Amino acid sequence: MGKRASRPRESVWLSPRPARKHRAGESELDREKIVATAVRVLDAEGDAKFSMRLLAEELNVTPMSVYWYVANKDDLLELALDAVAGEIELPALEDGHDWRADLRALARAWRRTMVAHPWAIRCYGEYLNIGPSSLRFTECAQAVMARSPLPLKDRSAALNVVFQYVYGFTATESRWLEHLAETGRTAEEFAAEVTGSMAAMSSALEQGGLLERDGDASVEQQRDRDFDRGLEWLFTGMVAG
Amino acid sequence: MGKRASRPRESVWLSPRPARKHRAGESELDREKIVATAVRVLDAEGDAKFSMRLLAEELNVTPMSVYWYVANKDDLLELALDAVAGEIELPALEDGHDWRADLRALARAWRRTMVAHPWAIRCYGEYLNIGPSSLRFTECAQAVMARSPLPLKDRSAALNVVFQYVYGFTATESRWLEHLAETGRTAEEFAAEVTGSMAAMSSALEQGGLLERDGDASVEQQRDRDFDRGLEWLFTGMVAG
DNA sequence: ACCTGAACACCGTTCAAGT
DNA sequence: ACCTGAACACCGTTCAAGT
Repeated sequence: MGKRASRPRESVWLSPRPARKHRAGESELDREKIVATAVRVLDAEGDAKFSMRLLAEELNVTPMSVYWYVANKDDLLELALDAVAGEIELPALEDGHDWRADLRALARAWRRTMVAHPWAIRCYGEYLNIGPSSLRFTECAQAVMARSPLPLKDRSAALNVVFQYVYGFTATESRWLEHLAETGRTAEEFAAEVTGSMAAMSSALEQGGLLERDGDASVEQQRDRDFDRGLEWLFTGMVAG
Repeated sequence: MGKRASRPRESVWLSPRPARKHRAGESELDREKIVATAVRVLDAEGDAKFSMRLLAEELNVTPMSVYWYVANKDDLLELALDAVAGEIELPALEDGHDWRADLRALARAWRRTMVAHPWAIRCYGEYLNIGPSSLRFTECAQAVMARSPLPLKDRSAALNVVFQYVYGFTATESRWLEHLAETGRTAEEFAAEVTGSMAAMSSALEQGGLLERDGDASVEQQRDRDFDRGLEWLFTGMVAG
């Protein structure tokens, strides 16, 4: 994530500064353009390489120009995170739909977007996620839960549990994918290497069958199935009590 | 997490370098002491403030001395992570115990250790976690799963789902706690502030009851209950199919 | 109002040199 | 074998100055 302030800070959303704007044509820069470019650079280079200086270069501007529109790097990342949260496709929520189907759709859409922007999952863990697009997502999730059989006071906790799972799953998955992209290995190669070295270090794990995989499906298909299965388990557990 | 290599690297555990050692008395430094001090500094200062230079200072040594024993900062953090993984209390696994009770104990112990070292949860997301202490933990988890009614080929996926949930829960919790510690606020104050500003930005969330909390219990008790509840849901879902 | 340049206080790490 | 010092190539950000 590069270097950032190590002292406590408030979320951009909690102590908002005015997003300075230009009259049209007066200037090249504004906050919107900066955030959009930040997302592009983060996607292309990853958050490890991302820096205010690199961003400024991409904007054809001095590093310090950016600071006129954004207080610091943390604020910028919070804004970038909310920008990608805006990309999450929300389900339609028509009457008659099963709430579980909608919640599953919501979880899948969230995962899809996060996997598409692997840096975003790290931001998600770091910041509060209460920007407008994140709230829009939460509102939708709440609307879904309103159709669940859960008592009102439990819905919030239930929703948290579901998305804690989704977050944990997706964070793990994203790192894995990033690592594959960096090293140019296939998922199968890397999985073989890791399980191989685990087996070498622990014969118990080798014998226990924990390192074996279902050979029929691709790693990707396997992962999709595992993701859905965890969701279903939570859903059935939730309604069971 | 400070600055680290932005190029692909191999885990310390996958391409291990010899941990250089001293004959007794010849020198002050060795890898073990470095890792132990790193954990102490990380605990005290947090991972944002942690640096090779600060660590060296704590060891009364030049920054570059450390590099004789450890290839780079990433390797050191991987070693530090495995060191705290060694602190996790594993359940006894006596015959007759319910596998769910043991798995719950394992999950709670994991959470306890991670909350005690908030920087560790970030490392956990970043690295492979296949050091000796992590493997010891995984072996124990596998032994627990061996007593579950799940078919052998599903145990690995089930275990992953459980710990993806535990990871997501604990990561969220740790950030929250860190933020409280940094700002000196109580959990109640901060919760009120966040939900207040969410309500201000979204009347839908305010009306939907998603922002309300159970007033009876402390935030801490509430969180423990929520953690356990998610676990139980997964367990019942798992056995149900 | 908006942008720049120089500077400050940091990083992780390389490399040649010391003992 | 072990440790140091100087240096390199970076950071985020401040601040005074320009237009």
